[in-house]
This record gives sequence, C-alpha cells and structure tokens, in this order.
Amino acid sequence: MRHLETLDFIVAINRAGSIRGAAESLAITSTALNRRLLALEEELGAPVFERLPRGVRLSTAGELLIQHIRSQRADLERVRSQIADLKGERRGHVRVACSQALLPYFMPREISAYRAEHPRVTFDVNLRDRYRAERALISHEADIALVFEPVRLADVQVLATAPQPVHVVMVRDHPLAAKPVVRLSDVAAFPVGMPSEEFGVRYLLDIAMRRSSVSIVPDIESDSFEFLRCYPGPELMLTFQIPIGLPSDDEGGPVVTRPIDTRDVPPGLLYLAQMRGRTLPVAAANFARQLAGAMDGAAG
Amino acid sequence: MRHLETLDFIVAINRAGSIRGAAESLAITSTALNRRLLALEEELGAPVFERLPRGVRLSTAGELLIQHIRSQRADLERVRSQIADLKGERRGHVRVACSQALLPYFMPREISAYRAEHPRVTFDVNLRDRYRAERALISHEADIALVFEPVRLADVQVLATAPQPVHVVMVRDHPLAAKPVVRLSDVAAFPVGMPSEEFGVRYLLDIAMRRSSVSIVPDIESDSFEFLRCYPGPELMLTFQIPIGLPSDDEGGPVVTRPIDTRDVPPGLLYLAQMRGRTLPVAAANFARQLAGAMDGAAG
DNA sequence: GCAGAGCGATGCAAGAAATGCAGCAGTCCC
DNA sequence: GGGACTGCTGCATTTCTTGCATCGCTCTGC
Repeated sequence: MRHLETLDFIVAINRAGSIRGAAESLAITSTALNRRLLALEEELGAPVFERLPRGVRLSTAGELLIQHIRSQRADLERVRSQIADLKGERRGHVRVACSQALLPYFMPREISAYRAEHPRVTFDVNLRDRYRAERALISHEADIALVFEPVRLADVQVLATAPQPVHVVMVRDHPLAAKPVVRLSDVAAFPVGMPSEEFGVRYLLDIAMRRSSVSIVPDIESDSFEFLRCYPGPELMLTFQIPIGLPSDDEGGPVVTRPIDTRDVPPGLLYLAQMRGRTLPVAAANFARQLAGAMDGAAG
Repeated sequence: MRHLETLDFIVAINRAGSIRGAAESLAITSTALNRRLLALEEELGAPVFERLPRGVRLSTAGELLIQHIRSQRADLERVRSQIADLKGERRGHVRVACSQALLPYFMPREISAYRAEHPRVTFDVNLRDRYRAERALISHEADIALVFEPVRLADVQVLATAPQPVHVVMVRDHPLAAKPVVRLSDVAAFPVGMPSEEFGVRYLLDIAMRRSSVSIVPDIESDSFEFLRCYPGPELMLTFQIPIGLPSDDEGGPVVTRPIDTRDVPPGLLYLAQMRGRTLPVAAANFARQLAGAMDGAAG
C-alpha cells in the first residue's frame, strides 16, 4: 500500500541499522529516505532513531512506533484478505512458525491437504524454537505458531492443544524395542542422543530426571532431530521425539519408537497459537481451524 | 498524520454520502478527492463505495476498510500519546461517552480532580444512551464509556462496576420523605415522572413492575432527568434516579431522595468500559483508573 | 416527456512535492 | 592521520498531485 511506504521504510532502516544501508536495499537514494525519516519524526514530534556514529538505533519512541507499524500492516493484510475472500478469490498467504518436530510429517501432510482444497493459497513455513515462535507471533512475522511446550507469553492466545507423550526412538532390533512401554530407568543403560536445551522434549526430560533418581548423561547433544535419528544404530543409541514428529512404526523404516511411561515423564502439550486479540486473515484462520481439527484427531 | 490523509478522506466521503459533498467539507476539489479514492480502490483491488445516482454508499469491502481505518487511527493516537508521555509532556485528550446521570455531579468532579493533576489533558464528554455509548466505543469515537445497565455487546470490555440502587426523588416536604426506605407500592399512590425507555433506570423499573403486582402509570415521561427533577413539586410528583446522579441530601437543595427497597427493585450496575483489546492512550488509561477507584469508593 | 440539477469520471495544463546529485561535518578503524 | 563510513543539506530535475472545464448518467419536478 502506497500510504504505508514510509512506515515500511522505517522498518527497513531498523533492519539495516543505517539509513544508507536501508536505502540501498530499498533501491532509493539515502537522501530521499533520510528526508522521509526526518519528515516523519517532525510529524511525530520525537526522534524515531538515535543517531550513532556508525548508524542509527531505535529510540524508545521508535520501539512503540515500529510495533504499531507491524500490527497495522498485519491488520491491513487481514482486511485485504477478507476483501479478496468476499470477491470469491480463494487466495491468500499463511505464515507458520513451528517446532522442528512438525516439519517432517505433520506440516507437509496438513499443508498439502489444505492446498488440495485451496490451490491459490501460499505458505511460509519457518522453523522457530519455542521462544522465537512466540516472538514471531508478536512481531507479526507469523500468523500462527505450532510449538511443543511453549514459554507461554501473555500476548499469545492458544487455539488448540494436543497431549504428546515423549517417545524413545531406536533401531528396529534394539533390545528395548521388545517392550511396549519404556521406563526412564531402562534408558539409562544405553547411550543417548539428546536434543539441546531449547527444545520442549529436553525440557520435559530434564524435569523428569530432576524428580527421579535416574540420571541420563547425553553422549551426543544436537539441535537437529534429523541428525539424532540418523545417527548410526550400531551403538544402540537412543533418542527422543514426540509422536507427531515420527513416522508410524508399520511403515517399516529403520527406526521404531516406544512411548516412555507417563509416570516417569508426563506428556507434554503441543500448542497451536496466534497473537492475542488479532483477527487472522481468512486463509490463516481457515488453516488454523484445520490444524486444530487434526490435533484433536491426533489426541483422541 | 500525512500518510493517513487519504484514509481520513474515505471516512469523510462516507460521512457526507457523496464525493462532492465531502470535498467541500474538506476544502479540496472533488477531482482530487475522486482521484484519491480511485487510486485507493485500484490498490485495494475492489471498490470501496457503491456508486449510486445520488452519491456513494459503502460497499462490503468499504465497511471492512473503514473499521480498519478507525482502529488504526485510534492506535496511532495511542502511540503518539505514549510518545508524548515519555517526553514528560503530561498532555493528552480523553473522550468519554456517558449516561445522563453522570453529567451533573460525577463527571465534573472527576474531571476537575484529574485536571488538577494534569492541566494539559483535555476532555470530550458526550451524552450517549447505553446503546450509543457502546457503539461509540466500537467506532473509536470514544475512549471510555460510563453507562448504567448497558446492553453489553461482545466487543466491549468492562473495567469496573458499581452497584447503584434506584432512588426516588421528591420535594423535601413530600410525605414519602419521612420513610428511610421506600417500597414500590408506596410510589403508586403519587403522580410519577418517568424517564423514557432508553434509560437503564426505566429498564429496571419496568422489570420490577412486571415481576410484582404494582403498576405505575407515568404521568410525565421525559428523556431529560434534569427536567423531571425540576418539574414543580406542588403535585407531589415523584421521579427516579441513581445515587451517582444525585446531590447529597445534606446539601439542603429543594429535593431529597430515598432508596427504593432492593427487594422491589434490585440495584442496577454502573459500568466503566472500553473497546475490547484496545490499548488506551496514556491519559485515557490513567483517567479510567481514577474513575474505577472513585466507583469502588462510591460502592463501598 | 423533457428540462434541470445533481452525481461520478476524465483530458489537459499548472502547481506542488518528492527525488537525486554533489558535498558538508563528524566518528571510527587501522 | 588517512580512509571509509555515518547522517545531513542546497539546488536542479523529475514525478506526482491538483484544479478547471466538460462528459455521460440518473433522478426529480413540472
């Protein structure tokens, strides 16, 4: 939108950290950009950026302004989406921030199902750990977030939840695979590949270990579940994951999974969330509804 | 703000009902205004107004847009107010929509107290019955509303409440003035001046009469409490009001008040409300906090 | 049924505003 | 102490907006 150009330029300056840098990325001269900024600050009655020797940095007023800009942009996008919707154009764009566990199976399946119904809807899927997913909602970088055991900031509104018991992942011929349910004490006997601390699964395991006498020392620690899952099986190594991030056993893949006894590790919760108080664009709202339905199905 | 000019023009066109009419009130030519509208509709991809032979009317898309404009304007006002606040300028503007009962004593006292602390804060006080007060919140014409027995729309958020038993108002030497508490059946023996149906007091009385066998036929009906109160006493006429709209008896005025037994007419609630989900400008938020405190005091 | 008044839309020329170029003063890094 | 970076400003140019006159249309009143 033309009339928001200046405001978007402010966002660009903030991102670039300098007027000249932003001007280059916007393909205009620094003169024009600088003048727009000065005019805006004049109107506002306060500087938006602090001038530093090597560039600029948001002032307190600027922080307020930029949050306003983001929310206005998002709301305008919603209006445009609703207008397109009532014209019968089933198009739109959905921006999802989600945990790693959702990427291999759940999100591809759901997005593919949604796009089968609405082929003109496009998607942004971004991997964000539970802290950053909520930040993305608040800064309007994402419409919806799907996270495991989130931090639960005040500005985030939960749309749906699904309990997710932690599973142990192992090679098909692993000794523990004989048991239908694994105890935490069983795990301690084998080498363990542990997800790093920013993940919800790790968070749940840490709490469980603190409560019990069992102590598991990770032999491998990684921020990639994919790596952990693919780490060679000869070591009989174990790792952990939630069911939504796992293939079903009957697919006959190289790995199998067994749930950990919920007396040892309580099930975590998978949360579907949006920014509190925000009205989502049509496509995002519809997709969120579908996800909520899928989560109910997975839970029941 | 310069960049919102076009959007404000849209609001003006909607108000005027025609482009030429709006152009006149905006002191620009209809050409310029028409062109801006066409450009905006081009950007939006849909007409904002339906063209009628005698002017224009908002389309469905326009309805969506204009609500966005209003909320965006209000939020920008909040940002400006917060920026002014952190510059130490304790200025601002508060727009209040309130019931008639608040006008003679409560609002003047509260505003005067607030302005004693913050002299640079200005006020808009508008009389709005309980329906229109809530509408004013939703269309962002008012920051806060103070209404008796409101309709309670979904988009309105209650900040504070105060119970207000209905009082009978009469001349000082009225026979009923001898009683400390008046029964509804006592009232039926005297001529009655009744507030008209849009008022909360009338609403409560109507409910009470429907529940009991007492029927009160109004001799005078008016939408002005001031008129009802000033109507000559020789007729021994009674009228009704809530305590917050009454002077205290010990002021020695020409009228006295007695509460109606709450078994006959249950106390109504005075509500302080704002638009749901909206962050109020600094001055409005502070003033609302003061009002909430005053209402607690009046209730206790 | 027909003239008149009101409406929104458009071509063209004048005016206003934003842009780009060159250059200033300042800070930081090597 | 030079080079590279920053934000800022005077002046010519370009781009965009505005205003006038006018068209086509619909509804109203006689």
